[in-house]
Parts: sequence; C-alpha cells; structure tokens
Amino acid sequence: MPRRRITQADVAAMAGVSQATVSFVLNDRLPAGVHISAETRQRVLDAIRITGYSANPVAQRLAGGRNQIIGVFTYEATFPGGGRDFYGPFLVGIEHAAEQLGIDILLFTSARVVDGRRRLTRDGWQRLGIADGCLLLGQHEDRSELQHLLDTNYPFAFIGKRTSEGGRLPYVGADYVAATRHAVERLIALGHQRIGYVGELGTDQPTLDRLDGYRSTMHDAGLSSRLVTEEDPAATAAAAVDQGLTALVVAPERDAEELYDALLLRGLTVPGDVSLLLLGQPQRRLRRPQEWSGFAIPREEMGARALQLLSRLIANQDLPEQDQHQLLDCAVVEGRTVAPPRDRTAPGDDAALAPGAPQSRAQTTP
Amino acid sequence: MPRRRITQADVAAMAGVSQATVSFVLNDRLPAGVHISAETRQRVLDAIRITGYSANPVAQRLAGGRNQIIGVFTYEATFPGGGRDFYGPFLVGIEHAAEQLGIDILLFTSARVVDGRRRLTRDGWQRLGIADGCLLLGQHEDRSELQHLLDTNYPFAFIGKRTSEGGRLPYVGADYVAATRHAVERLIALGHQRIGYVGELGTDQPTLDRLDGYRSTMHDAGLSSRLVTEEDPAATAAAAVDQGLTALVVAPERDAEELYDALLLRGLTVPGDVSLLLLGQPQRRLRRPQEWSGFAIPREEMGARALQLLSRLIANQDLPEQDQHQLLDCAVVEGRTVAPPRDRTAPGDDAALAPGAPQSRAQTTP
DNA sequence: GCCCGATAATAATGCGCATAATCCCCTTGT
DNA sequence: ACAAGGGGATTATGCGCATTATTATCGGGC
Repeated sequence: MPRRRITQADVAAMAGVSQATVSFVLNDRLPAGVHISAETRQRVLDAIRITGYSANPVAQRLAGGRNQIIGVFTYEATFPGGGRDFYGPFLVGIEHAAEQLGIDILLFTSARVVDGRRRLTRDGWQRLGIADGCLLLGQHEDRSELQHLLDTNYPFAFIGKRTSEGGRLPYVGADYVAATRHAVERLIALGHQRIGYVGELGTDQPTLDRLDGYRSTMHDAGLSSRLVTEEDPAATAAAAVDQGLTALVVAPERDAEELYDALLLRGLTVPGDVSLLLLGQPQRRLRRPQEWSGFAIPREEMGARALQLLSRLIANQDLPEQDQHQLLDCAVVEGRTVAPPRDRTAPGDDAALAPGAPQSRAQTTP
Repeated sequence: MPRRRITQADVAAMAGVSQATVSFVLNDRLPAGVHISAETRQRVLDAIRITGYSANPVAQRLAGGRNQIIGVFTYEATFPGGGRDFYGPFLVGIEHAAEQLGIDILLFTSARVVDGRRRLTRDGWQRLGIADGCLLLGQHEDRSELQHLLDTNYPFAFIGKRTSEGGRLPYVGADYVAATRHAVERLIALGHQRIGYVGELGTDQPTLDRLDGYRSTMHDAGLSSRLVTEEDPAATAAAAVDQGLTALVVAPERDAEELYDALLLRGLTVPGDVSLLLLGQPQRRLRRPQEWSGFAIPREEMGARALQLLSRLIANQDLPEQDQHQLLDCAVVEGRTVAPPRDRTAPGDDAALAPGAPQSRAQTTP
C-alpha cells in the first residue's frame, strides 16, 4: 500500500508514455487524430495492473468526465411522518441496481427543506454536479427547477410518472390507470354497482390516473361515478351510507384505517356490508398491510429500473421514447376487505364472503 | 439562472479582488501572513450574495478541501436476506443527522462484493476520497483495510463497538454488556435460577459482550452459566429440557422464532414453562417484534451520533477519549415471552403469567 | 535617510484528469 | 525531389478551488 495515491502520471512513467496516453487507454476512446498502437496500449494496461491504479473520481469529474456516482434527490422531506417506510423500498431498488452497475449513490440530504419540501437552490445545483446524473423522487417537483435541469442538459430521471414539460421528462412510473381499472373491474365482477371513489381531487399524477381509471371503467360498465371527497373519515363513512355504496376504492392519501373504523362505528361490517379497496400504498405504514385488498406499487423495481434508465441516459445521448417513459404493472393484493355486495345474496349469508374471509368482526380488522 | 456556473473568479471580478481573496473570505481562515481588511471582506461577501455563488464541491475536494460529503460503507452485502431491515434504521439516523448538519451522504454501493462481504480494494480507496470521511457499518471488517485507514489518516468512525487496534478506532456502539446484564437480572428477579445462554461462541464484539454480561451477572448472583451452542433449534430445545432450564437468553443470530416453535413441539409453553429473552434484534424481521421480550438496539440514534462524531473528527483534529468511544443504552422491550418460572408456583397456575400474557397457545406465538 | 515589520492583497502553483492542439516520422503519390 | 497524408504519440490547457510564495504600501524606530 503506497502512501501517496497512484495517479495516471505514475502509470505513465512506468509504461514509458505520457499521462495523456494513459487517459486515452483508460477511456478506450481516441478523440479523432489520436492513435495508440496495440503494443503501447498493452504496456499501459500492464502498468495499470501492476500499480493497481484506479481513477480518482473527483479529478475525473472536475475534468468533465463521468465518475460513476448517481445522485438521489427526494422532494419530500423524508423524515417527518416516517416517509422512510414509503421511500425506503425505492432506495432499496436503486441500491440494488447500483450495486450491479458498479455505481455509488449520493443522497442529497443537505438540500434545504422549505415548507416541508426540499429545494434545489443555489448550492443544490452545484451539488448535483458531483454526480453524473440524478434520480428525482416525490410528488411536488418545482417547475423552474425542472426547467433548469433541462436547460443545462443535466441527466436525470423521475421515479413516478410525469407528463409535464411536453413529455420531455424521463421517468419510471407505476401504471395507476390500469391498476385502478383492474381494481374496479374486480368489484364489478363481484356484482358491485354502487362503487364510490374516496379521495381528494388533486392534480398530482397519481390522483389523475386513479380517477381516470375509476371513471373510465365505471363508464364502460354503464355505471355512474360517485366521488366522495370528504376529509373526515366519519363524514366519508356517512356519505357512503347515505349513497348506499357497497364498495369503496380508496386513495392511499386518505386514512384508510380510520375510514374502516368509522364504517364499523356506523354498524357496517367490512367486507360484509362494504368492500374496501386500497388504490396503492399509503405513506404511513398500515397495521396489517396484507389484509387490505388493493394493489401494490412495485417500488423496488421502479427504483432499479429508474437507475438503469438514468445510467443509459448518461451513456447514450438519447434513448427511444418507450425506454424513456416506462410504466410498470402493479401487483394485485388479494386481501380480505373485498366481497360480493350484500344485496345480491340473502342477508347474513356468509357463503358470499371471499374464501378465507374471517368470520368475526374483531379478526377482520386489517 | 446563468448558463455557466458561477465561480470564485466571477465573484472576485465583481468585488474587484483576486480569486484567492474570495477563497480566503469564504473559508474564513487566513494562512499566516495573509490579511484581508474588513471592508474588502464585506465587498466579497456582498458579491457572493448578489451572484448567488456557492462552491463547487468537486473542485473543493480536488484542491484538498472539505466538501460536506460523508461516505457510508457497509461491510455486509446489504441485500441478500433483507439486511435493509437491519441496516435501514442506522441509515435513517445518519440521514437525519446529515440533514441537520447540511451534509450529503454517499453510499458506497459500488464496492465489490467478495464472499458476501464488501471489500475496500483498489478503487474502493480512491472512492473514499470523494468524501470528507466515512462511516463503517457491519461486523466483518478487514484488519488490513483498517490499517490503511489509520495510516492515511482518513477520518472514519464505526457504528458498533470496536476494541481492536488498541482502541484507536472511533465508534458509537450499543452497550450490550449492560443490556444483557439487565436482561439476566430481570429473569433472576422473577425467580429464575436455571438460565441458559443460547448462541454461538463467536469472537465478534456483540457476542463477547453478551457473554460477558451473561456470565458476570450469573456469577454475581451465585448461579452457574449454561451455554447452549447447538445450531439446530430442535437440539437447542432438547438441551434446554434436558438441563431443566426455565429461561433462555437468546442471541439474535439464532433463529428465535424457530426455537420458539421447537419448544412448543416439545410440549413446553412460552412463557409458562420457559421464558425467552432476545438479546438484541435479529437481521431477519420478526413476525411480531413487539411480542418478544428483550432489548432494542437504538439504531437510529447510533447512526445519528456516529455521523455527529465523524463530523467532529473531521473538523477538529482530535477529540477527547470519551467522545470517540460512545456506548448507548439499549431500550428494554417488555414483550410477552418472559414470566416467573413454573416451579415457584403451582403447575397450571395462570396467575404466574406476566400481566396481559395471552391465554391460548396460538395467540402466544410471537 | 534607511531599514524593519506589519498590513493588504495578488500571482503562482498544483490537485488528477480529459481533451484539444501539436509534433514527429514514415510512407505514398507525382 | 517534394508535398500530402496518416499513424503514433506528446505537449498544453483548463476544470474550480486551496494554499504558498511574492509583491506593494505604509508607519515607526534608530
């Protein structure tokens, strides 16, 4: 173990060539007009092996090269509210892909948090430059920040579908439309007709997609959409009762567990009287995630795929459209909160319950 | 938003000074012989504010400065076996502290994995140089790698107690000795006398500390130690029965849940016939962590404290001994797998169960 | 009147690498 | 015999910053 780190100059000296030659051999790319003979090339490679040289990533980067570091930026401040449960799986996927690609991950934890979201201001921009590119995570991205990324041609990719900026934003997302569609179809197949959508009418992409999936599926089935937008779980439960809904698809931003409790309080059983279907996974950890019927976002795979996408963006200049915008399927979660509607069978007819459905109310609590 | 990034030279031009002067003002440190007047200083500061300058971390680092990046290196390959569940909390703590200190985190996911553990070879060393310092995580560190770190005076800190290298290794660990001592005392206070230690006799620090805590506490109480080192859960259960043990303290490397099942298979109830106490937290996620009596390693706090320690190591040259070696207390987990020994009460006397202990075998399964 | 020291700042250098610009030599065509 | 061209490499430059060495000015002490 030498005291001073070995540089290209050291390798060059040993091989009897110039530092530039070493750099050319390493990058295996001859910038038009430069020629290296096979023999020289081999001498350099030998010297590299003998000295155990490896490039200094800092210098590499400063000189305008790549350094195999990819940044991860989360718009949401991760910690308040245990967002780690939600974002963790993405990171796991990212790390997994990084390991395979021989890439290091830089977490931009230093970015200032303003109004509960991280901002990419002044030093933020500079810090991005450490990495070859950056993965962006979270809902509330900032338009001007995006514009800057595009302007500077800095490689980046989103985790989560993005349609703004004229489709110029590369992303790997989850197919909420199809998943929601599938969920609603599942309820319809069981015989439900009065199916409500519980959630707020935001303009974020997941919400738009879920609403799209819900509305179009209901429409195709000749059923009418019923949106329940009450904030309060008790009010939601009341609305469901008033409208005689037999099933609810619930946006994960809503407190599903509290809705469940509110329904029980009103004397309704789940899924006996009302079926509940969760459209995704909430930020908060559920007490018994497996019990909830719904679908699961393939978060680990999204992370891994996003890193791979970004890696290719960095290598190639441009990718075919279908690679830049990837939508992954969500896995169906069977769960125990879905059953045929009561009104199609004799009241109290337990045979109508889904297979394996629990018999007592206490055990049903997901 | 300027197209080209603003450099110290830009700031210098605006303030009508030299680039070096800007650097001096920024670092607020005058290297003996250099003087900056208050007026000039202010002009530079103004220019910095106006231009929105912020340092390029890459250049900073290349020039031998600090760049507010701290590396995290995990010896164990994180993924196989869901180590994320175990290492995740450390990372959460690290991130939390990083956020407060304005530091970015670099995960060395690129380090080659050999024999299931990451190695800090060739390019590993170079890559460490990106960061101001590095946190080391995991059991199986390599002596020669450590030596290199010490030789090169590279700032680092361990998460987890380290006694090798003559106490020259800074760490933040969990106080396994005290926690185990406390656990055993808890059993003794309940009336247990035949208390066994289940686990292998490794030479890793946690094992040594747990054994130390166990042995010394037993000795102090005038009881004799009984080590059960069988690999197989069934064999362990058999040994426990043969020796008439009424309580087992279990190293988390052992499959506690399978031991539990094996005891049930032999007709013993937990905690009715045998109390179980888990000495820490297993890598694998338990089915019902809260049910297990034992103690919890303050992993988030360890991560945070380690980052703070490292940050201070980087800033100051040397720290007082008690700051370099920190042991944090483990939290007692009440759980439901501990009760007074059967032989002190009438057989079948349920009053001997811990308060709130479940009545049926099925529900007792943690 | 001159040297010394303190003050105030600048020029110069190097970190390790990528890359543009340049140079040398040998072959080929005319 | 000489220009043209291309293979084979080198030298030079700059990335943005920290730091060392150097320059310039001014006020006192003798």
